[in-house]
Amino acid sequence: MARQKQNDGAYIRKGPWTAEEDEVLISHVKRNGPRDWSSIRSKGLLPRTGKSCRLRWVNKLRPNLKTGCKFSGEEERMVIQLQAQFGNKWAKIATYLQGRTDNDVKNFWSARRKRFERILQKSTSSNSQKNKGKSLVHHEFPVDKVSSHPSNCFLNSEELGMVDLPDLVKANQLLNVEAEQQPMLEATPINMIPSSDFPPHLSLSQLPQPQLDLSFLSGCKEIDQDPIVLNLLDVFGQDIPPLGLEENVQGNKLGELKDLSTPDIFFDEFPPEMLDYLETLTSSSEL
DNA sequence: AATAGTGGCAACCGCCCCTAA
DNA sequence: TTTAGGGGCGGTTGCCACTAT
Repeated sequence: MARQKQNDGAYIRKGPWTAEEDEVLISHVKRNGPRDWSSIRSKGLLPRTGKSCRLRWVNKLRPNLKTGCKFSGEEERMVIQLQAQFGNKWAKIATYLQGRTDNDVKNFWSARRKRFERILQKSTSSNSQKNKGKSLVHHEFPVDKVSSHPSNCFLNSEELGMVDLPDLVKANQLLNVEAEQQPMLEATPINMIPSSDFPPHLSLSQLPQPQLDLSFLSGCKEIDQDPIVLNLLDVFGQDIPPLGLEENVQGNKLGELKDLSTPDIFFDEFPPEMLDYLETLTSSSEL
């Protein structure tokens, strides 16, 4: 157990909490409510900082938490859509998910992000091998424009030199979202909920509808008959227009993408199923 | 069986804002 | 008006368990 000596000579305990510490913290909250965190140390109840106590209560000890329970599909979609609306305001997003903390949402999002980064990296490395000695025909983009796109902030310059990749093109085409979002449905703010411990569990239909342009899927034999993609199109209420992929790609060069304010916009419109699907694409392209 | 890769999670860090003195 | 302390929050790190090779 890590300990750190403070200026006042007292030791601050760090690291995992024990059951005994939890009990002390719970009894403090029972007596005083979830406040006066710093008094827990000043009264000598626990050698923990007020911040540490608050965090422990909020993330683990608070009643009605869904501890150890994976995010459901509905919850995933809500996080994705609320993130698109609010940005990385995890605490705010968490208020719309019953029993979830900001830490839960944050961890979920960063795991998803990491996973996507890995998919893109796999795509770049596998295709750079595959395309050795071949001329690049349809999927070549100006690297400077690609690299300047916020969504590619996690690719280094070497990797960006290899952006002539069908898989990455497919992924990047998902970026082709309208920057000018239609007016979002306002989710009910938490402070408008009367006498309720938790905000309402919004249904998907109440949330802003995603502005995902899936038209790039047209003419792409590999995927436009895929059940997952078809399901996606169904979910997002879109038909595949009669355009060839190549034509569509040319007509939507990445460099012409509208400026997107944050790299996370890349994920904003990205349904969980598509991550799964891209992962199968990249792994199959390695065979 | 050993090792590397990955996901999930808990907890800390640092910054910012608010409020009381 | 200034300033210090508390609390809130997003970002990051580190640990552990599980899985694939």
